[in-house]
Amino acid sequence: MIVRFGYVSMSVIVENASPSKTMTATHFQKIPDREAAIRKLERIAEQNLHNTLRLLKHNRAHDIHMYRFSSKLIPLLTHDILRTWDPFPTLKPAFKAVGDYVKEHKMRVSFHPDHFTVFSTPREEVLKNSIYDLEQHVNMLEAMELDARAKCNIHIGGTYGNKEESLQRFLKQFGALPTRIKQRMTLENDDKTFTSRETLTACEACNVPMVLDIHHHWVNDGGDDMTALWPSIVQTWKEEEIPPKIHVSSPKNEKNPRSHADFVEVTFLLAFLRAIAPSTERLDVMIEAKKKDEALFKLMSDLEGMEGVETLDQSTIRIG
DNA sequence: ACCTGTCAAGTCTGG
DNA sequence: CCAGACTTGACAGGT
Repeated sequence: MIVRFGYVSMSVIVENASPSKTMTATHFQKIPDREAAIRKLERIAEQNLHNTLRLLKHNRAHDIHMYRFSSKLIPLLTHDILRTWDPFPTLKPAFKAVGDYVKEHKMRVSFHPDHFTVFSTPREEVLKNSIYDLEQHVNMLEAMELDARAKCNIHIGGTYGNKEESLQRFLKQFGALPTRIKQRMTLENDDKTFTSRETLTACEACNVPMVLDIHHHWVNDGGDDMTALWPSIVQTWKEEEIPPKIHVSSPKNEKNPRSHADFVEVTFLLAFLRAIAPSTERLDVMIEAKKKDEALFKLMSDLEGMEGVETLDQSTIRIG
Protein backbone atom coordinates (compact mmCIF):
# COMPACT_ATOMS: atom_id res chain seq x y z
CA MET A 1 0.00 0.00 0.00
CA ILE A 2 1.28 3.44 -0.94
CA VAL A 3 0.41 6.14 1.60
CA ARG A 4 0.65 9.89 1.01
CA PHE A 5 0.42 12.45 3.80
CA GLY A 6 -0.96 15.96 3.63
CA TYR A 7 -1.72 18.78 6.04
CA VAL A 8 -4.32 21.42 6.64
CA SER A 9 -4.63 25.09 5.75
CA MET A 10 -1.50 26.78 7.11
CA SER A 11 2.21 26.17 7.58
CA VAL A 12 4.09 26.64 10.85
CA ILE A 13 7.32 26.69 8.84
CA VAL A 14 6.70 29.26 6.09
CA GLU A 15 6.46 32.62 7.84
CA ASN A 16 3.89 35.33 7.20
CA ALA A 17 1.95 33.09 4.86
CA SER A 18 -1.52 33.04 6.38
CA PRO A 19 -4.23 32.05 3.87
CA SER A 20 -6.92 33.09 6.38
CA LYS A 21 -6.50 36.79 6.96
CA THR A 22 -9.82 38.46 7.55
CA MET A 23 -11.77 41.54 8.60
CA THR A 24 -14.46 41.57 11.26
CA ALA A 25 -18.01 42.40 10.22
CA THR A 26 -18.03 45.15 12.82
CA HIS A 27 -14.97 46.77 11.28
CA PHE A 28 -16.42 46.39 7.77
CA GLN A 29 -19.56 48.22 8.82
CA LYS A 30 -17.55 51.04 10.38
CA ILE A 31 -16.02 51.93 7.02
CA PRO A 32 -18.24 54.69 5.59
CA ASP A 33 -17.40 54.04 1.92
CA ARG A 34 -18.86 50.59 1.22
CA GLU A 35 -17.14 50.31 -2.16
CA ALA A 36 -13.78 51.00 -0.51
CA ALA A 37 -14.55 48.45 2.20
CA ILE A 38 -15.36 45.83 -0.44
CA ARG A 39 -12.14 46.60 -2.31
CA LYS A 40 -10.31 46.03 0.96
CA LEU A 41 -11.99 42.64 1.42
CA GLU A 42 -11.01 41.70 -2.10
CA ARG A 43 -7.43 42.76 -1.47
CA ILE A 44 -7.31 40.56 1.64
CA ALA A 45 -8.69 37.66 -0.40
CA GLU A 46 -6.01 38.20 -3.05
CA GLN A 47 -3.35 38.07 -0.34
CA ASN A 48 -4.87 34.86 1.03
CA LEU A 49 -4.80 33.31 -2.45
CA HIS A 50 -1.25 34.53 -3.00
CA ASN A 51 -0.21 32.93 0.30
CA THR A 52 -2.05 29.76 -0.68
CA LEU A 53 0.09 29.62 -3.81
CA ARG A 54 3.22 30.17 -1.70
CA LEU A 55 2.16 27.24 0.48
CA LEU A 56 1.61 25.05 -2.58
CA LYS A 57 5.15 25.90 -3.73
CA HIS A 58 6.45 25.00 -0.28
CA ASN A 59 4.51 21.72 -0.56
CA ARG A 60 5.99 21.09 -3.99
CA ALA A 61 9.50 21.68 -2.66
CA HIS A 62 8.87 19.06 0.05
CA ASP A 63 7.08 16.43 -2.08
CA ILE A 64 3.75 17.10 -0.32
CA HIS A 65 1.03 16.11 -2.77
CA MET A 66 -2.06 16.72 -0.66
CA TYR A 67 -3.35 19.90 0.97
CA ARG A 68 -6.59 21.28 2.38
CA PHE A 69 -7.39 24.90 1.57
CA SER A 70 -8.46 27.31 4.27
CA SER A 71 -12.20 27.94 4.21
CA LYS A 72 -11.48 31.58 5.05
CA LEU A 73 -9.85 32.52 1.73
CA ILE A 74 -12.49 35.20 1.13
CA PRO A 75 -13.35 37.14 4.31
CA LEU A 76 -17.05 37.51 5.15
CA LEU A 77 -18.02 35.75 1.89
CA THR A 78 -21.22 34.25 3.27
CA HIS A 79 -22.03 36.91 5.81
CA ASP A 80 -25.56 38.34 5.71
CA ILE A 81 -24.34 41.88 5.09
CA LEU A 82 -22.51 40.84 1.91
CA ARG A 83 -25.12 38.66 0.19
CA THR A 84 -25.09 40.81 -2.95
CA TRP A 85 -21.30 40.85 -3.24
CA ASP A 86 -19.77 38.78 -6.04
CA PRO A 87 -15.99 38.83 -5.56
CA PHE A 88 -15.31 36.20 -8.22
CA PRO A 89 -14.81 38.47 -11.24
CA THR A 90 -12.05 40.33 -9.34
CA LEU A 91 -10.52 37.19 -7.85
CA LYS A 92 -10.67 34.97 -10.93
CA PRO A 93 -6.99 35.39 -11.95
CA ALA A 94 -5.80 34.62 -8.40
CA PHE A 95 -8.01 31.54 -8.17
CA LYS A 96 -6.92 30.36 -11.60
CA ALA A 97 -3.24 30.72 -10.67
CA VAL A 98 -3.83 28.42 -7.68
CA GLY A 99 -5.79 25.92 -9.78
CA ASP A 100 -3.17 25.92 -12.54
CA TYR A 101 -0.43 25.13 -10.03
CA VAL A 102 -2.49 22.31 -8.50
CA LYS A 103 -3.07 20.76 -11.92
CA GLU A 104 0.48 21.27 -13.14
CA HIS A 105 1.83 19.36 -10.15
CA LYS A 106 -1.04 16.86 -9.88
CA MET A 107 -1.87 17.77 -6.30
CA ARG A 108 -4.88 16.55 -4.36
CA VAL A 109 -6.74 19.45 -2.74
CA SER A 110 -9.93 19.86 -0.72
CA PHE A 111 -12.02 22.12 1.47
CA HIS A 112 -13.56 21.39 4.85
CA PRO A 113 -16.44 23.83 5.42
CA ASP A 114 -16.67 24.24 9.18
CA HIS A 115 -19.31 22.99 11.59
CA PHE A 116 -21.79 25.76 10.79
CA THR A 117 -22.64 23.80 7.66
CA VAL A 118 -25.20 21.29 8.94
CA PHE A 119 -27.64 19.35 6.79
CA SER A 120 -29.33 17.55 9.68
CA THR A 121 -30.70 20.85 11.01
CA PRO A 122 -34.44 21.28 11.59
CA ARG A 123 -34.06 25.05 11.08
CA GLU A 124 -34.92 26.43 7.65
CA GLU A 125 -32.54 29.38 8.04
CA VAL A 126 -29.60 27.15 9.00
CA LEU A 127 -30.26 24.88 6.03
CA LYS A 128 -30.39 27.87 3.69
CA ASN A 129 -27.06 29.15 5.02
CA SER A 130 -25.53 25.69 4.76
CA ILE A 131 -26.49 25.39 1.11
CA TYR A 132 -25.15 28.88 0.41
CA ASP A 133 -21.88 28.07 2.19
CA LEU A 134 -21.37 24.90 0.14
CA GLU A 135 -22.24 26.72 -3.08
CA GLN A 136 -19.53 29.26 -2.34
CA HIS A 137 -16.96 26.56 -1.64
CA VAL A 138 -17.84 24.96 -4.97
CA ASN A 139 -17.64 28.38 -6.66
CA MET A 140 -14.07 28.67 -5.38
CA LEU A 141 -13.12 25.23 -6.76
CA GLU A 142 -14.74 26.11 -10.07
CA ALA A 143 -12.90 29.45 -10.17
CA MET A 144 -9.72 27.37 -9.83
CA GLU A 145 -11.03 25.28 -12.75
CA LEU A 146 -10.55 22.08 -10.77
CA ASP A 147 -12.69 19.05 -11.56
CA ALA A 148 -14.75 16.96 -9.10
CA ARG A 149 -11.65 15.24 -7.73
CA ALA A 150 -11.33 18.37 -5.57
CA LYS A 151 -13.77 17.66 -2.74
CA CYS A 152 -15.60 19.39 0.08
CA ASN A 153 -15.78 17.36 3.26
CA ILE A 154 -18.47 17.87 5.92
CA HIS A 155 -20.00 16.12 8.91
CA ILE A 156 -23.58 14.91 9.13
CA GLY A 157 -24.35 17.34 11.96
CA GLY A 158 -26.28 17.50 15.20
CA THR A 159 -28.72 14.91 16.52
CA TYR A 160 -31.21 17.24 18.29
CA GLY A 161 -32.22 14.57 20.78
CA ASN A 162 -33.32 12.14 18.07
CA LYS A 163 -30.55 10.61 15.99
CA GLU A 164 -32.77 8.60 13.66
CA GLU A 165 -34.99 11.56 12.77
CA SER A 166 -31.95 13.78 12.33
CA LEU A 167 -30.34 11.26 9.99
CA GLN A 168 -33.53 11.07 7.92
CA ARG A 169 -33.61 14.87 7.74
CA PHE A 170 -29.96 14.86 6.65
CA LEU A 171 -30.64 12.32 3.90
CA LYS A 172 -33.56 14.37 2.60
CA GLN A 173 -31.84 17.79 2.79
CA PHE A 174 -28.39 16.71 1.66
CA GLY A 175 -29.93 14.47 -1.00
CA ALA A 176 -31.71 17.49 -2.49
CA LEU A 177 -28.42 19.21 -3.37
CA PRO A 178 -27.72 19.65 -7.08
CA THR A 179 -25.26 17.22 -8.72
CA ARG A 180 -22.82 20.06 -9.27
CA ILE A 181 -22.33 20.18 -5.49
CA LYS A 182 -23.04 16.59 -4.45
CA GLN A 183 -20.43 15.16 -6.81
CA ARG A 184 -17.80 17.07 -4.85
CA MET A 185 -18.89 15.98 -1.38
CA THR A 186 -17.45 13.55 1.14
CA LEU A 187 -18.82 12.77 4.61
CA GLU A 188 -16.78 12.28 7.76
CA ASN A 189 -17.59 10.46 10.99
CA ASP A 190 -17.99 12.74 14.02
CA ASP A 191 -16.37 12.66 17.46
CA LYS A 192 -19.64 13.32 19.28
CA THR A 193 -22.63 12.49 17.13
CA PHE A 194 -22.69 10.25 14.06
CA THR A 195 -20.30 7.28 14.30
CA SER A 196 -18.31 5.65 11.50
CA ARG A 197 -21.00 3.03 10.89
CA GLU A 198 -23.77 5.64 10.83
CA THR A 199 -21.76 7.88 8.50
CA LEU A 200 -21.02 4.91 6.26
CA THR A 201 -24.74 4.16 6.03
CA ALA A 202 -25.38 7.78 5.03
CA CYS A 203 -22.58 7.67 2.44
CA GLU A 204 -24.02 4.52 0.90
CA ALA A 205 -27.51 6.04 0.81
CA CYS A 206 -26.28 9.31 -0.76
CA ASN A 207 -23.66 7.68 -2.98
CA VAL A 208 -20.77 9.84 -1.73
CA PRO A 209 -17.34 8.71 -0.46
CA MET A 210 -16.60 8.48 3.24
CA VAL A 211 -13.61 10.04 4.96
CA LEU A 212 -12.75 8.00 8.04
CA ASP A 213 -11.33 10.05 10.90
CA ILE A 214 -9.53 7.51 13.07
CA HIS A 215 -9.24 9.91 16.04
CA HIS A 216 -12.98 10.59 15.95
CA HIS A 217 -13.61 6.88 15.73
CA TRP A 218 -11.38 6.30 18.74
CA VAL A 219 -13.51 8.65 20.90
CA ASN A 220 -16.86 7.72 19.32
CA ASP A 221 -16.69 4.17 17.97
CA GLY A 222 -20.32 3.12 18.49
CA GLY A 223 -18.99 -0.31 19.43
CA ASP A 224 -17.49 -0.89 15.98
CA ASP A 225 -13.99 -1.91 14.93
CA MET A 226 -12.81 0.46 12.19
CA THR A 227 -10.69 -2.22 10.55
CA ALA A 228 -13.84 -4.30 10.15
CA LEU A 229 -15.69 -1.34 8.59
CA TRP A 230 -12.78 -0.50 6.28
CA PRO A 231 -13.72 -2.73 3.29
CA SER A 232 -17.14 -1.07 3.10
CA ILE A 233 -15.59 2.39 3.47
CA VAL A 234 -13.21 1.64 0.57
CA GLN A 235 -16.24 0.63 -1.50
CA THR A 236 -17.65 4.17 -1.22
CA TRP A 237 -14.57 5.34 -3.20
CA LYS A 238 -14.88 2.81 -6.01
CA GLU A 239 -16.30 5.30 -8.56
CA GLU A 240 -13.62 7.88 -7.77
CA GLU A 241 -10.33 8.54 -9.56
CA ILE A 242 -8.65 9.39 -6.25
CA PRO A 243 -7.59 7.06 -3.41
CA PRO A 244 -9.61 6.76 -0.19
CA LYS A 245 -8.72 9.44 2.35
CA ILE A 246 -8.55 9.26 6.12
CA HIS A 247 -7.95 11.91 8.77
CA VAL A 248 -5.50 11.41 11.60
CA SER A 249 -4.79 13.34 14.78
CA SER A 250 -3.90 12.42 18.33
CA PRO A 251 -5.61 13.28 21.61
CA LYS A 252 -4.14 16.35 23.33
CA ASN A 253 -4.18 14.68 26.75
CA GLU A 254 -6.34 12.46 28.99
CA LYS A 255 -8.40 15.41 30.15
CA ASN A 256 -9.14 16.56 26.58
CA PRO A 257 -9.25 13.36 24.54
CA ARG A 258 -11.11 15.01 21.66
CA SER A 259 -8.73 17.97 21.28
CA HIS A 260 -5.90 17.77 18.80
CA ALA A 261 -2.31 17.35 19.95
CA ASP A 262 0.64 19.18 18.43
CA PHE A 263 1.92 16.05 16.72
CA VAL A 264 0.63 12.67 15.56
CA GLU A 265 1.34 9.58 17.67
CA VAL A 266 2.87 7.12 15.21
CA THR A 267 1.92 3.85 16.95
CA PHE A 268 -1.87 4.10 16.71
CA LEU A 269 -1.74 5.17 13.07
CA LEU A 270 0.82 2.56 12.08
CA ALA A 271 -1.26 -0.25 13.62
CA PHE A 272 -4.23 0.81 11.48
CA LEU A 273 -2.11 1.18 8.33
CA ARG A 274 -0.63 -2.30 8.82
CA ALA A 275 -4.10 -3.76 9.34
CA ILE A 276 -5.51 -2.37 6.09
CA ALA A 277 -2.36 -2.54 3.94
CA PRO A 278 -3.06 -6.03 2.52
CA SER A 279 -6.48 -4.97 1.20
CA THR A 280 -5.72 -1.39 0.13
CA GLU A 281 -3.62 -0.27 -2.82
CA ARG A 282 -3.41 3.46 -2.17
CA LEU A 283 -4.34 5.68 0.75
CA ASP A 284 -4.16 9.41 1.42
CA VAL A 285 -3.81 10.52 5.04
CA MET A 286 -4.68 14.06 6.08
CA ILE A 287 -2.80 15.12 9.20
CA GLU A 288 -4.85 17.34 11.51
CA ALA A 289 -2.28 18.35 14.09
CA LYS A 290 -1.62 21.73 15.66
CA LYS A 291 1.89 21.75 14.26
CA LYS A 292 0.58 21.30 10.71
CA ASP A 293 3.39 20.64 8.21
CA GLU A 294 5.93 20.26 11.01
CA ALA A 295 3.81 17.38 12.36
CA LEU A 296 3.91 15.82 8.89
CA PHE A 297 7.71 15.94 8.80
CA LYS A 298 7.94 14.60 12.35
CA LEU A 299 5.62 11.71 11.48
CA MET A 300 7.71 10.88 8.40
CA SER A 301 10.82 10.87 10.56
CA ASP A 302 9.11 8.65 13.15
CA LEU A 303 8.06 6.23 10.40
CA GLU A 304 11.56 6.09 8.96
CA GLY A 305 13.10 2.72 9.68
CA MET A 306 9.94 1.16 11.12
CA GLU A 307 9.58 -2.47 10.14
CA GLY A 308 7.90 -2.90 6.78
CA VAL A 309 7.90 0.83 6.07
CA GLU A 310 9.72 2.12 2.99
CA THR A 311 10.11 5.86 2.41
CA LEU A 312 9.38 6.86 -1.20
CA ASP A 313 9.66 10.64 -0.92
CA GLN A 314 9.36 13.32 1.79
CA SER A 315 5.64 12.66 2.30
CA THR A 316 5.07 9.18 0.89
CA ILE A 317 5.66 5.67 2.22
CA ARG A 318 5.08 2.12 1.05
CA ILE A 319 3.88 -0.28 3.68
CA GLY A 320 3.22 -4.02 3.59
C1' DA B 1 6.70 44.20 19.99
C1' DC B 2 3.44 42.21 22.82
C1' DC B 3 -0.91 41.34 25.41
C1' DT B 4 -5.97 40.56 25.95
C1' DG B 5 -10.65 40.33 24.88
C1' DT B 6 -13.45 39.54 20.93
C1' DC B 7 -15.05 37.71 16.67
C1' DA B 8 -20.26 35.63 11.57
C1' DA B 9 -21.96 31.48 11.69
C1' DG B 10 -24.36 26.13 15.26
C1' DT B 11 -25.30 22.84 18.79
C1' DC B 12 -25.41 21.09 23.33
C1' DT B 13 -25.77 21.43 28.28
C1' DG B 14 -27.17 23.34 32.38
C1' DG B 15 -29.51 26.74 34.93
C1' DC C 1 -35.13 31.21 27.35
C1' DC C 2 -30.42 32.41 27.87
C1' DA C 3 -25.38 32.01 29.04
C1' DG C 4 -21.38 29.43 28.51
C1' DA C 5 -18.53 25.73 26.49
C1' DC C 6 -16.73 23.93 22.53
C1' DT C 7 -12.46 25.42 19.37
C1' DT C 8 -9.41 28.44 16.61
C1' DG C 9 -6.64 31.81 13.91
C1' DA C 10 -6.68 36.32 13.60
C1' DC C 11 -8.46 40.96 14.45
C1' DA C 12 -8.75 45.26 17.18
C1' DG C 13 -7.44 48.07 20.50
C1' DG C 14 -4.63 48.76 24.03
C1' DT C 15 0.08 49.48 26.27
